[in-house]
Amino acid sequence: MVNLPRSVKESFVFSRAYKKGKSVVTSHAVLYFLPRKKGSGLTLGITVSKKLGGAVQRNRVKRLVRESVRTLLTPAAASRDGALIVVARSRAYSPRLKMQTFRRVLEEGMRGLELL
RNA sequence: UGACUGAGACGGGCGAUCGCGCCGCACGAGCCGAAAGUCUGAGAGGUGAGGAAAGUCCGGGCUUCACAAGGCAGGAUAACGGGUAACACCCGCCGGAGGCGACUCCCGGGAAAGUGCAACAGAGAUAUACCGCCUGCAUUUUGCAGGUAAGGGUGGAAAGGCGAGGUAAGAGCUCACCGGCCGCCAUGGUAACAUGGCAGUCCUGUAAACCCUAUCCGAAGCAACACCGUAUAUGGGCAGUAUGGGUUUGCCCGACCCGCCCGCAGGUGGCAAGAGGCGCGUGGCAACACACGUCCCAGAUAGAUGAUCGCCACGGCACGCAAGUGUCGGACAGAACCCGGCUUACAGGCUCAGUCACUCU
Repeated sequence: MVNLPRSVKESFVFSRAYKKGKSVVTSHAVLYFLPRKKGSGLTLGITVSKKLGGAVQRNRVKRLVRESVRTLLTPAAASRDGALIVVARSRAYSPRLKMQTFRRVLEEGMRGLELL
């Protein structure tokens, strides 16, 4: 287990990842990985659209994504250089949403991106 | 005990492990330096969403721009007195409406300045005669002319109500009483107003239709604004060639775009000590004000406040005579410059004051 990666702030990183990054589609989210130059480290970007609901619902999804990624990341994966973008799909939120189901889904996606 | 009414506070609690933002502390390393300092790392500690943080509907503070006074246009408000930084808010009170009552109300200037409107129905909507009533003439079972708003019918509303006089029949036509309105006077009240008296007037509604009256209002917002930095980011390089392909409304014109790699810039202040919270006292019916004491209580910016457990409360359901056991569940909702209100959403229980009904003593 490692510390949480820094967050992606630049919009061009997001758009480049959508266009050129490797992607994996899962039931709750779409994951993209964009390799970047050496020494930049791993960064995490999360996108949750307003379709999911109000600020409370969107915040919850973002926190679950962050916590899942934090617990899933290995030191080897965390030391890679690139941006991991997680886009929550509109069905991702439900009132009964549990941490474990989300973690399982993201694990599947990260294996698909060969991050694990 | 039941059914209500009003006000207020709350919005699970404690603990463990891992993680995140911010704050100052001590430590190590780097840089510049005489020093103060600055940057980064790991460490222990402190602290970290709401009653509505929401809607952004009013009112302020603060900031920048504009600005002689004043007028017009436009907008807002609307009994009276008070509170406040200010308000469309709050408190008190007045009149009206509703409720047996505690209380409640998205009830509150002017219709006697003027204009407009009043659908449908109805004869007629601010003036009119359908039926009826009365008079006259013609005629004989009705017709014509005139008078009439008492009766019928229509409507939300039909000339204020009722009685008497009066009359051909009637009519505020006249009069008494009652109601409304306007004026004056007296008493009470700071006032709105209430009560009473005198005189007048005989009086449709609508101002959320225009309008009139009084009072208030410069504009835009923290993405404001100030400072530092960056510098044609519509950037650089490579490849490629086009009378091509794509987007833009089906077509034409026009406009814009094209593959790969590198790169892309923002930061600090504003900004958390405030019309501040809590306690107590004084004044006031109250809103609130003042005095004293005490506390410091989020500050992010792709935006922290999270995850997993344990125990205890709470609520529902099942089992049980009971103690209890098992199981399921936790609303509305996330700060973004800061305050005062309003409005809307909300599981669940709690406290205080009061009303009505019934029962018991």
